[in-house]
Amino acid sequence: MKKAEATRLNILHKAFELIYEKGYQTTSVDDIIATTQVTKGAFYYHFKSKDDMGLAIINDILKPTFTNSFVKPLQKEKNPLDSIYTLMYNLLMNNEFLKVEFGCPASNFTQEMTPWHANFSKVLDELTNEWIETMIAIIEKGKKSEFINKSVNAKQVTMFIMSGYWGIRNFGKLENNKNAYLPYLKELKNYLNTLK
Amino acid sequence: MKKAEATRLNILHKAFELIYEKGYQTTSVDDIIATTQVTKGAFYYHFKSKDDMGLAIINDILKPTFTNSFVKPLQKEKNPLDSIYTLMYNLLMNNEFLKVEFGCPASNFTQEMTPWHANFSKVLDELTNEWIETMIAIIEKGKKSEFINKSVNAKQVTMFIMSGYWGIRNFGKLENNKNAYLPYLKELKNYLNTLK
DNA sequence: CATAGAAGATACCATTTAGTATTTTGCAAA
DNA sequence: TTTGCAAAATACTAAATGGTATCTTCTATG
Repeated sequence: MKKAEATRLNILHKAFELIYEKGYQTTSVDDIIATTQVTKGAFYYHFKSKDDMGLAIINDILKPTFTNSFVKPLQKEKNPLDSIYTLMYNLLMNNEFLKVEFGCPASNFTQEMTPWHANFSKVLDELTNEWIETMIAIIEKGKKSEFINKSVNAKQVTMFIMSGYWGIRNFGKLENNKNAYLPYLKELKNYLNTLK
Repeated sequence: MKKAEATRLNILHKAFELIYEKGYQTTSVDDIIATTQVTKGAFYYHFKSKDDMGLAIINDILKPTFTNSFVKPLQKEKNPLDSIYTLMYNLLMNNEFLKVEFGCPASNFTQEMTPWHANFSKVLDELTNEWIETMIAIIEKGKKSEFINKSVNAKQVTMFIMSGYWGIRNFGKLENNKNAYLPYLKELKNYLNTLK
């Protein structure tokens, strides 16, 4: 029971890497079993289909990672504006898991699978909503503790900020470098200051 | 020479629609010739390969449309802040060419083709840069004509705004409705007001 | 009208794809 | 040690893919 779980996770991790780099559709099951050194029999023993594995990647790999890297850091600092800026800075500049040339895995999946794969849309929506709700919550909290102006609309600000993150990832991917990240981050800081 | 050009454009337009909806990789040449009612011989008479056609779509269809819908409107009004907001509002809420559930074609192409198809990246980068440069220019102009605060950094603001647009498209796609567009647009207006 | 070349039609190919059927191995409990 | 099942290996299939070779039809110009 232990070894089997290991091969399953091995498949998921390696497949995630491949899909993050090349995309879901262009990563074939044959690609995956070639790089994992796992046979097709083993693959289809662990997963009913390619899509079944794709969903497992999101649920078992992406979701926990996302929670750790995107959601939890939001709750670390007292001033939510600091939390938000630090999060974005770290995600874009420091996170060694996320590569500039491959964009954001959650965003890539959304772009590629939505709107045609309803199951994928669903779990991706859950993923995203966790992030949204957390950011809304810390902004509301920040309004109460006077870090943020009472007139600020938390939902609006959240959507505005998160859109920016997803969008700037696209620029990084397109230009294959982090040059675009810097002006974005500077202006994000300016914008956050207007919320005080 | 006239009829041939018509079939060529017919292929490009229909293929663009299919790819905009389903993605490039999942749209097969067989799909395209089926919906265009054009035979494979005709298809490969006009295009060396599928990728050759893909590039033609960007250069001959997407680029002109993009210039008309994204770039030119930026130069219409005297106050660049008005131009920007009106552009975004129209792109998201009124443009009948862009469908919320399918996202932004330029963004979709970027996500799917970059970084593995260098030729695609190149033309998409040109496309994007035209938009960036134009927005920077009108902001600089706006600073001179006192519509915009002199302390504003045009490049920063441009990257910040455009990221937001690309990102919010992703939200619309994910949720398959325009609900997320409204808070985004409201906050965009707030943000633009801070640049005065 | 004649005809050359542009434009399009048809049938096919080699490869790749996701998925399956069948067999073999490993290992834990009786 | 035997047995039973979990896990993995092997060999295959049908369908779809991008692309090509060859043939036919249309059309502009002399």
